[in-house]
Amino acid sequence: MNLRQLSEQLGLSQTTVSRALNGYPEVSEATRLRVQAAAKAANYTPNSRARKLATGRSMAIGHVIPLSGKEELVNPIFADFITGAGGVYAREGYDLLLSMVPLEGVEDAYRQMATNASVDGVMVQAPKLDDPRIALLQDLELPFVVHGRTAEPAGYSWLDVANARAFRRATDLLLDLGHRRISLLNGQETLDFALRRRRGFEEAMAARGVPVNPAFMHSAAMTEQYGHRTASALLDQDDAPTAFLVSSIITAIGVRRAAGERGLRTGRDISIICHDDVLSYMANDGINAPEGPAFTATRSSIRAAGERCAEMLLALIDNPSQPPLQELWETDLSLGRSTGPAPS
Amino acid sequence: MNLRQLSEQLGLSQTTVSRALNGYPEVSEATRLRVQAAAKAANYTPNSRARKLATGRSMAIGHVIPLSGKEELVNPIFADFITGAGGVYAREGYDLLLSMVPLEGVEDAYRQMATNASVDGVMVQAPKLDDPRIALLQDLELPFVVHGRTAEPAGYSWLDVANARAFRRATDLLLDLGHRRISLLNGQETLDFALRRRRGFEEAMAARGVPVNPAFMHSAAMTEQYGHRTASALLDQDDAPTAFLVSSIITAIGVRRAAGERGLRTGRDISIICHDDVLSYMANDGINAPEGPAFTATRSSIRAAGERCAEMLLALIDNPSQPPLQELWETDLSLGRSTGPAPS
DNA sequence: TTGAAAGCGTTACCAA
DNA sequence: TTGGTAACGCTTTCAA
Repeated sequence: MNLRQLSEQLGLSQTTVSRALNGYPEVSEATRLRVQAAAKAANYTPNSRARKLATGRSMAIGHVIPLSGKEELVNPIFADFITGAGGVYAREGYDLLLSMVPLEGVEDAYRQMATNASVDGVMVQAPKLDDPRIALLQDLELPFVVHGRTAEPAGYSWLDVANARAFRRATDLLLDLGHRRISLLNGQETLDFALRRRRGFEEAMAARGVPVNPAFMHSAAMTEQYGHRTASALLDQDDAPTAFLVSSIITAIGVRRAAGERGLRTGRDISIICHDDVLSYMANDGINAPEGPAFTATRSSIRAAGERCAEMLLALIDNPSQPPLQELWETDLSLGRSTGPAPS
Repeated sequence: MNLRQLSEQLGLSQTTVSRALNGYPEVSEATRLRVQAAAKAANYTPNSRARKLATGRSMAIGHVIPLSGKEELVNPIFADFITGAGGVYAREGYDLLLSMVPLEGVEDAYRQMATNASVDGVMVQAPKLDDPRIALLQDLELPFVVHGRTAEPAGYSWLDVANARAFRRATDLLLDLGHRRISLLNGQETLDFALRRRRGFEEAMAARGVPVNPAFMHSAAMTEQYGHRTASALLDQDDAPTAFLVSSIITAIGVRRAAGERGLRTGRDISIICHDDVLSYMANDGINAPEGPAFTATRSSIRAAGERCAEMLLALIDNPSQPPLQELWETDLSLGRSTGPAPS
């Protein structure tokens, strides 16, 4: 059953039927009801391909996931974010087009999405300090929203959490608890959010006049191995850190393992504050069951960010001329068993 | 630049240009080359929407990910599988349509994909013993391939690993190492693969005449918490298990934690064999750095399965009348530090 | 080997 | 408020 058949059956023109079904105002209420009833009875659904051709819109949003070998979709942030965004797309009648490509193919993927107009907009995740994707998408005139931001976050739409502030507060808390030898296990500092976190840490330390030991600051892809190796080395030296500020729960699990191997109990002998609990389902609601530290990026907050970013993107698509949308989200700080006063 | 403009510029008909570009045989080689050169020079790309309307194909594959609250895309198996499949789709000119819906909305998602023909086929992951999706998709006449299989794996296309055999071999190995008190921490046994694994375990035990302690067999969603809680309880009792056979590395991490809390060293006091190392990047190449047990479902094998499933699906779409494709993959067994002889 | 023209099923413009 | 009709840009059938 297509539009022509339905309109013939009703004795109306295709135009009128189309208008009735699409909520155009200029159709009388009586015919609208009649048309809607007939459509329902006939189980009519408009052909999406024809509609896309006619409107020139593809009713799809593109997500391009770079496969760096380490991060990719397995990155639970990506997954939770997409979950949130996907729900909004579905509700608004948009499809989610997922493109997983090697790191070096990302730009081509966007280019292709633009040239064959297979999407109406794209989402950008995990931006670097100066991310080439931004300029490319502006150049391609493809509407986009960034989860996170770059060093120069002007002229485009983004949503980010206040990373610097979050790490400042976490550092303050550790200092309040008497810790002085604090180690920062950060993510790759080519990523914008990692640098902001580091700045927050350094600012808080400086504000109290506590010197930062450069050997205590590390930056790498946030694997468990990284946490285990780095913490192992640090804990084996004299004047080892009494606290760790860790950027990802995966890495924190490695830290916890290193501590356990040395007979150190978290929350007593060493303290851990972890930025996210996005793997809570995996790591037992934090890094120390059952009340681990959950700080900043809970799973539900990541999902909420995905939802909001999707809404922003759809709004942008509906009205491309509007100014960029930018939102900065504050975070909560909640602590569990892994964090305690500095041992004397 | 569209087809009409290109054809006018060339002084040819749209028909000929279309044929030349799409590799139809009835066009002379001379004109084909001329057309291709002109298309390239003009940077012409066919409008995908128009092509889809004309051909009636959507050139897209659907993946529906149920959000059960626990598993979802975060499930690294899903992510790695999609990565592999996505690469094949891209190479063959297909889009990947991702639909993440609550568990109860899965069937509607498929129905919708079928009625508005937004995809040419769908992929099915993690089937239950008797999975309703199979009958539904057959009913909707939507081509599909299943990663895994059901209890009655006939009449549809699937690709699976030999789960029973894998667990039989792992159990044999533990028995050879002198273990008698072996615990199986399985996934949810409503999932087909979990039941096959259990059968493999039980068969191996029975073949040696070693009684299975029912209290040593557990089945649940494969979280870290599950591994930690269950192993904690088991290790605290008399005649605790000396070995654990675990269905997922996430759960194995919990087991390792429980062991560590009791001063037990894996590979010496207790042994762990884990089914997959899909989180290897996260758990340090296995559950005990650096040479953990990697057994069966390596990340790359999951990705390869995704690739093969995608190829099967595209073949099915090209030729819907062909008989179902079915592949059973054998697995390797490799061990690391977590596995050792039974303590005397 | 090439071309004209009829779809594909909508939406949207312009008249009535 | 309704209808006729021209897009939308391609593929495909039928003729030449």
